[in-house]
Amino acid sequence: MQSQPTTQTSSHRQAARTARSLPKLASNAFANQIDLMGAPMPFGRNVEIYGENEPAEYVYKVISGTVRTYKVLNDGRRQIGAFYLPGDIFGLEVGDEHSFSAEAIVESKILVVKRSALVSLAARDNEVARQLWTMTAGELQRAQSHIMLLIKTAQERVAGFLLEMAQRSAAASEVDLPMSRQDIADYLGLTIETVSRTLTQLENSAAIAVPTSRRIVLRNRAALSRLNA
Amino acid sequence: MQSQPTTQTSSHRQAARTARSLPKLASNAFANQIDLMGAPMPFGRNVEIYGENEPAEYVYKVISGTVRTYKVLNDGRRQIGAFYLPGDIFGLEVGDEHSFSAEAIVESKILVVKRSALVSLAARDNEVARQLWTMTAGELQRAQSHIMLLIKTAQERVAGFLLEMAQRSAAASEVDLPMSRQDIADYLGLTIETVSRTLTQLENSAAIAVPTSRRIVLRNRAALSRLNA
DNA sequence: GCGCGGCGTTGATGCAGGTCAATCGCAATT
DNA sequence: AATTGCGATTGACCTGCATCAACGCCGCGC
Repeated sequence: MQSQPTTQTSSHRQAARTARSLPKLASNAFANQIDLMGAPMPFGRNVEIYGENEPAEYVYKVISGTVRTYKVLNDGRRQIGAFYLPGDIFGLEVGDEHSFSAEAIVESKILVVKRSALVSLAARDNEVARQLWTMTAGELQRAQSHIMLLIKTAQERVAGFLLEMAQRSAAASEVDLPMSRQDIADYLGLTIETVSRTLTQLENSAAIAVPTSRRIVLRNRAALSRLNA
Repeated sequence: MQSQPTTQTSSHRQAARTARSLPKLASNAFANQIDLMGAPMPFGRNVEIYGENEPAEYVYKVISGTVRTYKVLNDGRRQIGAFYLPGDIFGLEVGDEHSFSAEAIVESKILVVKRSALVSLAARDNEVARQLWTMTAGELQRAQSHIMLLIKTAQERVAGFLLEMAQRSAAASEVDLPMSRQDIADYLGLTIETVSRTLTQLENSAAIAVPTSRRIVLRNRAALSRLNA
């Protein structure tokens, strides 16, 4: 059903020393504040950043590269929960454990921030508390859209995926996919064959062009949106 | 694909006068605090509580009855986001609008609380702020489990649904379903026929018994859990 | 250059679940 | 008791996607 790339576990997890001095008053630029509190770390292709059910000691922000979060069922089926692109924050939990695993899809630089630092900052600073809440709510919205994707047809799922990626990727009508067909399939609840076939269908109907397998040109956004129901 | 019960819109929405005096110091019994801030209101079967994209002025707590939240796609397909049973809180948004619609499934009593009251309380009280965050995180977890359900086979989905309901309903090994087959189907991303057939399969394999259509006896929880992958 | 391995595409076939339709059960009404 | 009406079940058939398998493309190491 899906591959299961040979994930090397990286044993960072004790690195990421915490902040130097942090500004006394909260700026509302939360994301920028995070930047000051963390240490950037490199992760290689297919290297695990954290595992499901591990203690959620850190929060992460993608500097460069791409990250996938996922769960694997007993029988090996893998579901990708989300893709995180540069600027995105992931791994924030309210409970003590990560509910998904996370891996770098390509060579990536990830900012690593101690969760306890954020949480204690939130206790002193309402604005930060609200930002944490807002972030979790954002994840909730993404999960809910994901649910809506999963009840659709293959065409609709793929179209929806492409539009989502286009919207996130610097708004060009050309998308550079950092992930494999297998990753896309496991995100959309399809097989690689169906993803591939659907892309060629969309290409034949002139909705997209696929100059190289990792590059998709949105040629008729209206048609895609129509599919996106 | 799904019914679309004749939803009567109720025009409450301006009712729900806010709190009498509230305790100065936060108790950690957040849910109890909410109880003091809201007004209980009755909603009839299939009556809308709020609509998608409406301003999220209130937060709701089920006193009795059951509520469903849902979205409808262009072509009429309905996806149920969640069922809320007595004690559950729903309709809490961080943004200004509800992202789903909500309806009472059966005659229900719902506590209605002004969101602004909660939010302003949270600004003064870290504990309340944390509880709001925790609630949203809980919703996120439910959405994520829902995603995992939607990639499974029909048997697995139905088994998972029954186990979920059993766990939430006073832990008996007998579940009283307040919702129709259509509601279950729209929650699981299946058709009523498939739900019905799957239940009879499970009955034939002695995993469950179905004395009446709304009552399910979990006869072999291990078998169900095995299906739940 | 050549061979190899990973990724992607394409084709042939199978099957789980959707669709269409008939029937049943049961509660409410007369 | 007969009638109506709605939800649920069951059956027959159809189809969209999965499965199984072959092949193509391309970058990399030798």
